[in-house]
Amino acid sequence: MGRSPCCEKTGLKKGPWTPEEDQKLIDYIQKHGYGNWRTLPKNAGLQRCGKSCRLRWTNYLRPDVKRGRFSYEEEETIIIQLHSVLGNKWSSIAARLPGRTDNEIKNYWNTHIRKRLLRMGIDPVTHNPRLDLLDLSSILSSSLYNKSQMNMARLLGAQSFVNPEILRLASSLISSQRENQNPDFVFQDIEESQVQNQYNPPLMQGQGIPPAPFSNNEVQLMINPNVDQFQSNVADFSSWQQDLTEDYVPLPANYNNYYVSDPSFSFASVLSTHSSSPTPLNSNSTYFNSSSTEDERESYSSNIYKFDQIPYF
DNA sequence: AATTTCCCCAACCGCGAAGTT
DNA sequence: TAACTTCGCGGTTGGGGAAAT
Repeated sequence: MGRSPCCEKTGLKKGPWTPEEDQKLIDYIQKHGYGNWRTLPKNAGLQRCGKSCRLRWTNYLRPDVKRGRFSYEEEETIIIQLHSVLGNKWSSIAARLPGRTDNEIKNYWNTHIRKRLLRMGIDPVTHNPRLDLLDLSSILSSSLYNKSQMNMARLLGAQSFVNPEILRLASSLISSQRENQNPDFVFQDIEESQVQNQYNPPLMQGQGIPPAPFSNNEVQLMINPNVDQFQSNVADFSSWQQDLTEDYVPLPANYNNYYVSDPSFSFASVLSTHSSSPTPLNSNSTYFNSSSTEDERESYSSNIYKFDQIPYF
């Protein structure tokens, strides 16, 4: 296919738009619409290429463009529901966020959300946890290293720490212990629950790890015959999880519910290299935690953005 | 107060898809 | 159906303001 330049390169203005240019464009479109972007600038008396005019209109001048900070619900929708499913399909995401443009969402993602996810050790592309993305220096310099019961050397040296399956079982045990202690902790302490769950990878169809069919004792025996030592490791591990993110702005609570499609906790992907697979489009990776209540969903997920209505491409 | 560095975001660029001739 | 045109998307850039030195 031949490709023509979008406009004559000579004599056309580039760069920021002036208020006069904006007004010309608005006036013209209000009178005539924007049927043909190529001829529009000439007809409107603008020394701009059609592409520039279209961009200016769609991203800035359009009357339904909502400006200003992204709301909590909008951010939540972008992070949890749309980007994890659609990936960098900014226009598709924008189509589901009334008043927001693809450019605006893209910018917001790249300047705010993406950085935050990276700091939290979450791959912004796959939404999977990645140990190699964690800011280890900040972790090590944080107070946890000095104050906590965590013994990094012991953890790193522990056999269980390099075996994803064992890790999953250990994590499962942590989860079950917590739940037994306080079944409603999700509602009582959102941040804690976020820390608890935020490293959960999305559960993909066909790659989900079945819940551990082992008792706590069996798990402990598999990991370490020294039960006390194991429990200590688990406690350290748990506190580490919590401390990791205490300096960061928490993600919306839904983020965790969203990922915790399986209550058996998995750290496997934290320690493994990141998945190079593209952003999952599998609907199974997107459903809400079945254990979350309707109230919870109502609280943190706007009904405006019904997730199950998103078409897949 | 001056300079440098960092960060944000509006705008540009290149490409592919879709439409038209 | 090939050639051409137009549109729209996603990645990237760079100007300018804010923060740091």
